[in-house]
Amino acid sequence: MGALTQSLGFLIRLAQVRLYDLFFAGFDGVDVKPGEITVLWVLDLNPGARQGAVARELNIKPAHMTKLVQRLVHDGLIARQVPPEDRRSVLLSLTEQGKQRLETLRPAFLAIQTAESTGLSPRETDQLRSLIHKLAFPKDRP
Amino acid sequence: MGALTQSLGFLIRLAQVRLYDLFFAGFDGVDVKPGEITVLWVLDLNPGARQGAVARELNIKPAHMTKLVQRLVHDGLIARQVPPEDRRSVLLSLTEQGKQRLETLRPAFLAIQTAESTGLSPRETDQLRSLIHKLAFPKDRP
DNA sequence: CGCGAATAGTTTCCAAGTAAACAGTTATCG
DNA sequence: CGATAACTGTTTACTTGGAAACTATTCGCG
Repeated sequence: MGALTQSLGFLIRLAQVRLYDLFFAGFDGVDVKPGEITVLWVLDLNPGARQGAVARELNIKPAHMTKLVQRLVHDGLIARQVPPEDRRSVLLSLTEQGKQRLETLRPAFLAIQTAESTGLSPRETDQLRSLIHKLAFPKDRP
Repeated sequence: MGALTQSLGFLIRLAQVRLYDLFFAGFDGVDVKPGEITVLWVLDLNPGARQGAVARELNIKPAHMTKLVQRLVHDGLIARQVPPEDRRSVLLSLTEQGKQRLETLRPAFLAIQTAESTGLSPRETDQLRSLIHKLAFPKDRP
């Protein structure tokens, strides 16, 4: 296919499709989406984080983040809180149910990480992570 | 962010967003989409290819391919032809206008390929391509 | 103070992409 | 031959994700 198979953009897209399939295969039957679990994951590590900060961290656009949060709140997994010191912002945290949910999902999520590197040696996996990182943040300041 | 930043799926997503931005920056002003130019590219190399074959090659799902083809036909860039020997299938080829369009876009498209590897040495770029390929096709038969 | 600029999140509207059901055509096999 | 299965692409209805315009709040600076 000529220059196409050399195109990082094209290759990344192919890889992304595969990893996406892996994700859903790993959560067979369970109704989770990548965006949801990553938000739960981040909130577990950073309780009370601001909605915008979480969105930036995960590269989720504000408009989409609003919807994601609405769904998670509706499902009872996270709670919103508007702090008095800045009433524009929204702080997010896991509910008890959200924590339980995350613990239920964690093993499968970690298993997926492992499955992702099938066919790659541990050394190659590290290399790949490092190179993708360079690709995503070319001028990252240390 | 814990295991998240180690997740290939997450990293790939970040990289994909950056390359997507690069793509549109490279075609500043021009109204092209990645799917469109890749189809034109493939049809230039394989005139008269079957619609389904092109879709498989580019990892585009049939339903989406139908829309893509409809738009490209509507724009006068490609032509559909139903061969008598298998009237279920559709053969695609570039129109003159499509060829011209591709030639107009080609320089910018190639420039984007170059820009993608900013921050990576040629050696690293090759390595990355190879590793992503392994990631996307873990059990690729030779 | 108070008014314009910046910030945080939301709403509205739209594009990309998919799954599932569908229609038409060809292959298969008794 | 004729019924059934398999294949090719399309349609419909939906989900994901985003850009742009909007609301509410806070900041900055005279």
